[in-house]
Amino acid sequence: MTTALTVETDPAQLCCEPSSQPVLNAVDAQESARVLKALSDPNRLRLLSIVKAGDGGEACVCDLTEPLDLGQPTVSHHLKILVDAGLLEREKRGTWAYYSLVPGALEAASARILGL
Amino acid sequence: MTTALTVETDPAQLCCEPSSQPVLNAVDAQESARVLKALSDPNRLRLLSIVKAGDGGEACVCDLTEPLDLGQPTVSHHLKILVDAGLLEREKRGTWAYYSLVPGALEAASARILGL
DNA sequence: CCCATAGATTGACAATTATCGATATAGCGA
DNA sequence: TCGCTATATCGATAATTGTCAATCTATGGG
Repeated sequence: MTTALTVETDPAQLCCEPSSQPVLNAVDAQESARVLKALSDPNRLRLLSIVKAGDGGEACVCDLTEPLDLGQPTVSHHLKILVDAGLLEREKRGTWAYYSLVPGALEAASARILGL
Repeated sequence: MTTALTVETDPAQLCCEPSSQPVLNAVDAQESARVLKALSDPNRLRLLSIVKAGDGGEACVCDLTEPLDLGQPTVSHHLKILVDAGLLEREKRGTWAYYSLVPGALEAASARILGL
């Protein structure tokens, strides 16, 4: 939630310019890499996909363990990484933990690539 | 150049649907992760940024070593990873090697995120 | 030819990461 | 209160990765 990464808040956005940050500085690069690293694992990509496709846009851990063919602790670990990266949010209801996409997070991540 | 990753070749694209691949399969996940992993390092992000901002959209290794404060072998290593991921292309002219963005590659990478 | 320079490759090493088994925590039902 | 179930955390381990120093390759100039 830090680092706003000026996108589409541009004043005077004329039209179709390449936008061109002059060059990505080390701090922004670090922050973008942190998010993209969370997206750089095939199992985590599938987790996001399953959550997104899930009923109500959410899924609980029990629904995620089987299709990935991974142990439950490993799935929990990946989910934590996705939450820490700001891509998923967790809501506990009773015994279950439901994960859902943070609105706009995937768009923001993709903007980090397009804005290079 | 394999794995077309059906995007914008959709027949009957009505309007603003969530598009919804049902769920990302393991093979596509692997391929997307390969590309996104190349983008998950801060120094590589800065390399792409510098190349993109470079004169003519290209830069040679000697222009890349200094601003990153990395050794020349390390820069060459990162460049190889970006080339292997299909993000950069290399053209040798005389003694120098010039790197430039593969057209559409960043857009394709970002589509892998949006299309989850 | 020989040397200087640009860049790639190799080998090593430290740091990070993905995974698992074991254990801990927390909520629910009897 | 006592388990039972869902999930998180811990500790260990194997694999991967980022980095560097040293070396190799190729190109151009004298």
